[in-house]
Amino acid sequence: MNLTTRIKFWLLDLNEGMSNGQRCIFLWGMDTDARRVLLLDRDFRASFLIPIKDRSRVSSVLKQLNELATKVDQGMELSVETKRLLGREVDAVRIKYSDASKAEKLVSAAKKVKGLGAALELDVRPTLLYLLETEATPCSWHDVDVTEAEGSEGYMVSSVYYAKGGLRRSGDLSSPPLRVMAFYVVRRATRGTPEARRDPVLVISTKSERGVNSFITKGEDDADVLSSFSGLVRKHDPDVLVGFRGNSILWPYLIARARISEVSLGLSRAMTEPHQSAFGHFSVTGRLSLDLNDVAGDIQELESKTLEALSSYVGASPTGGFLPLDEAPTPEAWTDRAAREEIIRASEQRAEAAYDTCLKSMDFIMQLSSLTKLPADHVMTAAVGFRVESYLMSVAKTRGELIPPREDRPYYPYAGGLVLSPAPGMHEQIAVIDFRSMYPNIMISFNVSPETLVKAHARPDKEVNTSPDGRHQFVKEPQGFLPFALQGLIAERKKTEASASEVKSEPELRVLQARDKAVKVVSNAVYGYTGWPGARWYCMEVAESTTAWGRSLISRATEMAAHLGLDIIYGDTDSLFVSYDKRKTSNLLHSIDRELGFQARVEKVYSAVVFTEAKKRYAGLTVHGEIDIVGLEVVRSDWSGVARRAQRAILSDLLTGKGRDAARSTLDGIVSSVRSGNVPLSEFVLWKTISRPLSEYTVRAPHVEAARALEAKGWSVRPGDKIGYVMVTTPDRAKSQVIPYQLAQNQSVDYEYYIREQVLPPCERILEAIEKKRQPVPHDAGGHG
DNA sequence: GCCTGAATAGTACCA
DNA sequence: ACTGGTACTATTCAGGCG
Repeated sequence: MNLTTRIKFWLLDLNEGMSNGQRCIFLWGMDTDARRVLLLDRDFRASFLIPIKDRSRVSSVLKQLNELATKVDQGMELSVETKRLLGREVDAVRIKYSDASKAEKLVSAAKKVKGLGAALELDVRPTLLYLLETEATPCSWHDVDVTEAEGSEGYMVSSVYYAKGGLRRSGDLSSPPLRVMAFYVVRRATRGTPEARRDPVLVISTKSERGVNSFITKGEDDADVLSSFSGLVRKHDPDVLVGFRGNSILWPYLIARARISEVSLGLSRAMTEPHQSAFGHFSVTGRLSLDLNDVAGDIQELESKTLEALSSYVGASPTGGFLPLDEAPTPEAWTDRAAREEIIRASEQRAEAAYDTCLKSMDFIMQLSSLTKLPADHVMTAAVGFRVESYLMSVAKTRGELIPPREDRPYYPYAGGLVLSPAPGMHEQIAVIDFRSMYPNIMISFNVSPETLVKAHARPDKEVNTSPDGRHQFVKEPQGFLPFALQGLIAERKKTEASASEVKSEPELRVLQARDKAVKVVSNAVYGYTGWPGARWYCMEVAESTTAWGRSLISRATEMAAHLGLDIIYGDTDSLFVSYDKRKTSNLLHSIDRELGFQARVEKVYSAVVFTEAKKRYAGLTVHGEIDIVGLEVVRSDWSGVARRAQRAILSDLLTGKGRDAARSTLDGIVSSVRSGNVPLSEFVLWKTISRPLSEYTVRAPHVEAARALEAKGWSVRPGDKIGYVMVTTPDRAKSQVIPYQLAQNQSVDYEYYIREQVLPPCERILEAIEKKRQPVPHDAGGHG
């Protein structure tokens, strides 16, 4: 007897697969008793849609299509649905097909039928379509009716069920207690970068709730280590398997080694090996495979995208700091017993740090996943544009909108935000005023969307908003798709903020904050998304008009500030730096609200702020005593440590009122310390990213030369790698020379180069700006003659 | 062939 | 692999000079 029961189900991972000869969607997750369960949804059939051009010919078109399509795929099914495509109501044929190989043939068949448009939604992956077309949502709770699925063995779950009648999402944002396992891998490097064909894995360290473990290779053969690791994963059965650079380096390496050693890495819940998915990342069926490198890549403030930096950023680094570790030690280092012990201990530290970091990152990952419907293991790998797009696709589905196809398009440049030239020098008591969520609010207020755009030469019979540059018009009604989606996000934020105010527990609050952050990330990226030629909802006019309204808002706010008698020091896109006068700034905010219909606020107040001639660069001392440094060399990772330290020191002197003489002497002190050799090598290293294969560079840039030198020594340099290099003196002293920092140990640093090209220029720019800004001279100068 | 200024390449930043 | 605006250095190039 097969009884239907209702369960609560939290979705962790999903894939397409075959069960008992039937294609179905595999939904891996948990129930409320924290039992790991697998749901099989046999009711979903992949399909695509074709719009019918002439609504009066629906039945004849359908008849013709039916005839042709049946010949191609006996199992196909046709139906007609009314949808919207970029604002227009259309009838579309839905074609459910029996298997993927038939889809293309059905498209060709449909092409022979007159009156049909181009096929849509074939370019969306079936598992994502499943999520978009049903309420099933990753990292979310659902109610679902199930029956036991008998004869479904071989999966590492407590129960396998058939889902009946689909999943119904419940609003609960919480997550079940997930088991996490972190792993860290040390590989040998005979020379430079490890090569899977030659260099075995030396150590795999793991950390789970059951503690720390290391598997250690003896000799050349890492087969035992690989299979023990695999076995431990199955034994501990984690929901989350987390590493650092797993997608780009570790999984390919482990898989290659497993192949060489002829062992199985069948560590998934279906006993299969990790496999590379369409997004280029590695999936482990039934588990959530995470790469903290993607998490690091998402954090702007992180200058060095390493596990060590990330874990210290989130507050998960070991007490006492990390033991140093060469990720790929040489055979000699590995042979030394003491060195080996330290490598193992350092590797375990990193597994533990990855574990803690993962726990601290999970809330955000899960909220972003449930918001965008991208499975949690895809969502961090996916670029911003794809997160926005996935969210928009899910909104489109709930609104009955067809998903526009991805297209190849030409690129049209357009104007962006307005940046005002700063007043150089030091200013006191400056307020930074900014518009709240400027671009999203512009798009909502002026109904800016691809389908509300009035096409060129069309004569609208409705009221329109005309962009301030006069180039485009948007109808005021009905509400466009993007404004609708953005308003949904803003409503979501309001809801989250409201619940946060009445929340009792710390974990609950963390979840809400993570939700808020996820919503913010997506809503802030919608404007940029519309200007991306790869976007399904690309619309240059939308992007161009949004920035035009932005420029208009900021210039009008500038005029209003001037009218109120405020000094305008600087402004960039959605911010204005004005002299801080409590009453006048408050007036300004009210005028902006009343006259422009937008909200602005005083974001912060600087008791002192320094500008050079340059835009986008300044340093300020907040009224709370913190120093902000924006854009200047101090915050640029491609400047040497000494240069940055020197600039920071003089800025600190100036902002805290020590005066320029003190700043000059600080600078002199640093210059002499360089000459006297009292500065460590690490402060001379210049770091730059290699952005493309070395052969594609057209000029002999220093970091490229350094990268080439590394490559000659056996390192493999790939796009995205940061190269550190040092300028050293050559024997003939005529010119300085570039040396990769790994090879610079016993070289003589070219101190004069660093003083001349690194330390002095950024500091001089600041000092000059301060000194040039003459105080009003009492008598003649500055007068009108 | 050497010097110089302008143009270009390349990177990382701000919003 | 979301956008445009910006600063900055080093290299490369074009042209003057002699």
